[in-house]
Amino acid sequence: MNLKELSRQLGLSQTTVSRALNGYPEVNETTRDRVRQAADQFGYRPNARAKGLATGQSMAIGHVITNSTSHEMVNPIFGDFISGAGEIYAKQGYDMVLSIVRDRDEEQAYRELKAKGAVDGIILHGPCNDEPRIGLLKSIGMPFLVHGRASNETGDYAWVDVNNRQAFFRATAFLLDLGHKRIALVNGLEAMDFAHRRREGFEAALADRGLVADPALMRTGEMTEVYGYTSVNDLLDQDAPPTAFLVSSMISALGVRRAIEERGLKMGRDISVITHDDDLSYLRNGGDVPIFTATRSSVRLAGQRAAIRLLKMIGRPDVPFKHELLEAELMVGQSTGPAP
Amino acid sequence: MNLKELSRQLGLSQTTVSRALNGYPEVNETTRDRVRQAADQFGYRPNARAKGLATGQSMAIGHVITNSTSHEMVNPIFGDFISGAGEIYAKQGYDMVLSIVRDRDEEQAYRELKAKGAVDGIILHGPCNDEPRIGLLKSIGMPFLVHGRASNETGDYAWVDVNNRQAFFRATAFLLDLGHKRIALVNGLEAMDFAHRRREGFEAALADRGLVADPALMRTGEMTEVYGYTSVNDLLDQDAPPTAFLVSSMISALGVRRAIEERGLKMGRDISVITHDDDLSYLRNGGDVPIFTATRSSVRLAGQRAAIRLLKMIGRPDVPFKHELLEAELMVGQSTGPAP
DNA sequence: TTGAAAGCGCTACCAC
DNA sequence: GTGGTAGCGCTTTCAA
Repeated sequence: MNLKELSRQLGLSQTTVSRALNGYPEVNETTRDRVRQAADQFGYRPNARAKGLATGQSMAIGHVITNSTSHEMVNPIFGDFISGAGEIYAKQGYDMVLSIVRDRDEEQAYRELKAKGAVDGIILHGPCNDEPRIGLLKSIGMPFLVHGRASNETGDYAWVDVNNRQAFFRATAFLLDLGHKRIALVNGLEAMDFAHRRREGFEAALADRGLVADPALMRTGEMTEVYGYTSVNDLLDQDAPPTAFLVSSMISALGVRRAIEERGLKMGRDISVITHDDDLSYLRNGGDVPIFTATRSSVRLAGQRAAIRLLKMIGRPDVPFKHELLEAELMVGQSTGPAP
Repeated sequence: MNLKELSRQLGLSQTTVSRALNGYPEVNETTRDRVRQAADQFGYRPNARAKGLATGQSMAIGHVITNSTSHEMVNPIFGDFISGAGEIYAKQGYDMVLSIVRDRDEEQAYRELKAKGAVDGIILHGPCNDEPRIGLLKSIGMPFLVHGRASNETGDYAWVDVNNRQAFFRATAFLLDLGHKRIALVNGLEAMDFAHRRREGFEAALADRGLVADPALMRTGEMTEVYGYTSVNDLLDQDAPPTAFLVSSMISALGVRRAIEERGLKMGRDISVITHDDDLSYLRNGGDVPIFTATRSSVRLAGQRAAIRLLKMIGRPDVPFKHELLEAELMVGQSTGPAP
């Protein structure tokens, strides 16, 4: 069923039917009701491509996530973020188009998305400290919002992030309070902004007590299960092994715990482990407030906020936003000059 | 830059330029080269909406994933599957549109995708034993492929799955070989087909040795971290607690391990744990062949296969497919009658 | 308050 | 081998 047919059924012009359905004020309310009812009955939906062609909008938002050649797995955190964003898009009648591209094809992917007119805006995932994509998106005139921040970017851009620095500061402080002296950091790739911030939080907490981070206790790498496993084994084989671990991702944490178990060490007695995106920290704290971590739930919330902001940027009406728990962990900002 | 401009620059008609770019044979090769070069130079990309409107194709595949109201997190396995599929789409010039819908809105979502003409085909995720969506998609004439299977579906449909039953059969058999008598199954929701199959594999391995599964040792639920945590605590508080756990998801496994750790039990001595989608099983087995599990890597492979098959179904040319490890874990099929 | 018609950017048919 | 043009389904002037 298309507009032509529908309007013929109704004995009206396409113009009137279109106007009725799109809420234009000049349509007689009686007519509008008739049209709406018929549209409902026939299950009429405007063809997205035709509508897009006529309006110049695609009613879609792109999410581009990179997939390095060395490590093809997708960080589960993207799933949570995207789930939050998707909910908002659905409510607003937007589609989400997901591009999964090799890092070397990334610039090309953005240009194509723009030239093809496939999306009205983009969410940029996984920013590095130096983030060339920000300049690129600006130069091609594609509205965008960054999931995370780019520390070395001096220009102006919108972002939504979880508070990585504070989370790692608090987690480290907690371990220090427990009496740990040798704390290991099993971090993500520190060229990535989030990992960089986590490290800063870690170091700041140590500095607060007059301590200096020991490079021998810090690992950085793609956050796979295998990486967690081998990191722990390396770290524990050292002369002065750590007594606690701060782990950047629940996937690595699987490997971390496995390695610890295999050595017959007992958590909480021989060794402490805190994982960044770990929903159990709620459970142990009465179920409402996060202790140290930016959990999966707060990432989902970040996705919602990001979607709302981007839709606003491209001129969509306000979406009512329900404030939930965890908001405190979330940061929303507009950066001019180096990211805060 | 659009076709009109480009053709004017070249002093050719839109027709010729279009034909040159789309590989039609009747174009002079010299002309074609000129056109290609100019298109390259100006960064010309045909507008996707206009092209779609003219051809009736959207050059996009939809992935619909449901998001139950109780449990908003996205299973990381979707990310891996989607990453594999996305790679294929990109190569073939297809976009992926991702719909995240509440279960009760699902039928509506499919109808809309069809009516709007947003996608040329759909990947159906997370099928239940009784899967009404299969009938729905057939009735609205939307090409689709199922990621998984629907045991109670008697009609004909294409699917790609990992071998859940065999994986759980082998894992159970292994635990029995180790001498375990009381093995717990921490499974997903058994209305879901994958969980149903996993349970069947579990029970079949027991039956093979003349044993019967003890209902008191089986748990079923949404695979969250908290679920794993509470399940283990419940199970271990019983009079005759299990000595081994078979866990359906690495997310639940995080909770499972945490609970075990907290009780001061030692893995491998007091208790054994096998997790379904656990990439470390490679590491321990020389890095090439999966022991028991359908790992994240094989799920990624499944995504590739699914994309290829669906594209074929909607009449796209063959994609060269590189056979990799793990293929043995993968099942590809066309079901007529109850799923095998 | 309604309708006719142009036009969004492309493909594909038909003529040359 | 190349070009003119109708038409995909919608929105949006402009006219009535």
